[in-house]
Amino acid sequence: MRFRAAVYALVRRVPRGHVVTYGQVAALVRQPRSARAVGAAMKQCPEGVPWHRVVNAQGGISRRRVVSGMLTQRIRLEQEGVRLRRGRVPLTHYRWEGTPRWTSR
DNA sequence: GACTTGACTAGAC
DNA sequence: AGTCTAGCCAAGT
Repeated sequence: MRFRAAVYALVRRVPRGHVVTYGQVAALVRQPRSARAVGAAMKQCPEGVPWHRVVNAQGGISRRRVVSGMLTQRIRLEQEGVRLRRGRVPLTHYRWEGTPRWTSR
């Protein structure tokens, strides 16, 4: 499961108060076509992984089985100082560019 | 190992 | 700007 490990390692680097999109995470781990897989990996994210800093390409919080999860994500982001505009994160302000992963794979 | 599932996306209306 | 559609692909069955 090298993929998931790379995803978690990457997400752990996202600074407080910043966010990244699923597609971005996929690209950063050198697998630009695996955005959906990133979402799947997030379902199981281990402790210590700031999963709430991962949002969809529109800066919104993606739907999931447990709706409460969406709320907690929004709350966590706000607690870090990320302000939502019209229900979404202004990616132009909070997006973390990140750095390509040299890692493992 | 074949088949189904989406915390996804870009593109077309 | 909101909806649909078609590719995608790691994970889970």
